[in-house]
Amino acid sequence: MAKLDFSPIADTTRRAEIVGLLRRAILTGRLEPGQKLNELRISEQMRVSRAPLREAMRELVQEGILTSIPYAGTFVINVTAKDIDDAYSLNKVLDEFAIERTWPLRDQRFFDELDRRHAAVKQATRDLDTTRQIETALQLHGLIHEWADNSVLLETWQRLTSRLQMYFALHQRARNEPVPAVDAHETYVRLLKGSDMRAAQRHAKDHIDLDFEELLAYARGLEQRGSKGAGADRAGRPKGG
Amino acid sequence: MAKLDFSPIADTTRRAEIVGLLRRAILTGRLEPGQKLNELRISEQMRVSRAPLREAMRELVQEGILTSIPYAGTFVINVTAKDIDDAYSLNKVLDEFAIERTWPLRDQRFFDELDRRHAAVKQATRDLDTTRQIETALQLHGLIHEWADNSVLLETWQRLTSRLQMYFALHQRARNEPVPAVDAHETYVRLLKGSDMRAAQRHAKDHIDLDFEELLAYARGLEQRGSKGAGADRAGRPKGG
DNA sequence: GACAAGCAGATTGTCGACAATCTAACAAGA
DNA sequence: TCTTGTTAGATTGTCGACAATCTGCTTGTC
Repeated sequence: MAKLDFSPIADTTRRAEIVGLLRRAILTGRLEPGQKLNELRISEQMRVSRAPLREAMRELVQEGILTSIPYAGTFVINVTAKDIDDAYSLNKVLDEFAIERTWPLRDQRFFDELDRRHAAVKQATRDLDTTRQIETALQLHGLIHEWADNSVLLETWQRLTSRLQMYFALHQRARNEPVPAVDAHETYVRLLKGSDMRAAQRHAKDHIDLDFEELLAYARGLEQRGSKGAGADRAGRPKGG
Repeated sequence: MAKLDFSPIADTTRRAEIVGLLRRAILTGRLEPGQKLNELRISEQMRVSRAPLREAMRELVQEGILTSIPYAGTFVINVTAKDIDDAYSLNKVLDEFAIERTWPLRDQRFFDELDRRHAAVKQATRDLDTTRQIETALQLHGLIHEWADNSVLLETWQRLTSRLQMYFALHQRARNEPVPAVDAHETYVRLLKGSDMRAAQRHAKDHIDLDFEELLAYARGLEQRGSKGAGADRAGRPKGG
């Protein structure tokens, strides 16, 4: 008998579908921070009833990219510079841990997957597709968390990633210019293939710091603009993360 | 005018109420791992409709203590020894980070709160209230995460805590004997008040290891029993975390 | 003009009923 | 006996309607 590995079939509930649509809209910046999600309007647009939509929104609230106030509404979380700082400082700790755990588990499949994801980033960069570039870069960095064989770590990192992706998307959207084509991940990949674990850990920290400072400056700019006039609160009442 | 600090009024939605009830039932072990949650039965018992119940369950799924399979049901997560190991190893990393961040922020209010929570643990120990003992001990250890001034860290730790509390409750429930009255947290508190940060970090690791080994052994026992006969899968199909 | 009371309008929270799907038992055929 | 098709019951997923709550405006009063 031929060996066949079937992957699980897709979740075919409307709820799961809605979660995907909403998450994508938020993470790509199509839904802006602070924006209110009108249940009736969205449910009509998606041609579903409010029940599965509300359940989907509840999931995203727990996922940390929406926030809900009873009888007032559900909003996309607001991004403060402190949030970004918090997320990044924790991310460093997680990266260090992930590298340590992944290190002894590296094998040929790991290296192949590393190359595959690295190639995806380079492709997106060539295509000048900034959204995809963010996605693929995060997937590249996510490999160590997937490989570390620690489900809680992976879950934690994925939650963090959601926000980071949102922040980056906003940043890119604001600058609205093609990112430099120079490959910033080259060293990262090389070190992960090498034999000096400490060096890899150090680089993960330093490299991420680079993008981080830019992002932080952008967020601070947003807050200043927001505080001296009508800010990003598009409708209803806003709320911090 | 007298200074009055009002705390936010309670969430008065049925959904929030249900979340609390279910979470408590799971974390205290009244709902066992693998057990299926029948929506109709629970909604009738709580005298609510299925809509808010389902939304509440969706939240707990994202919180990580329930797991859902479309058209099959929602189940309390199963506890494997690996899950516990994963959670604990990550917890150590987070503790280390939390202590580092909390250290320069310690003040009189911190020390007071530390003493208050420590007293609560000792009270629960005297009362032989094991459930409360677990709760208060986790709250004591949670202080450094609350004080670290990092919202993402706090949120992550709270998610971890949910599971740890569940594991501990199961453990205690299984042993069903009063825990030793000796105060294991004395040193921890003392070190957090001292001036040697590294020592505090080291102790947090070592101390937790103690309880951990016991818990791990218990979980391994559960798995062995489970694999050679009818395990904890009470109804429907079980599923790993 | 300032301020409280009251009244729409809109939006969220909840309900009861129906549709889609799964599970298990049973019958039919090789 | 094993496999396959069918059916009934139970459970989950979804829908449309109603109740509760909030927001902003209007009205009336001082």
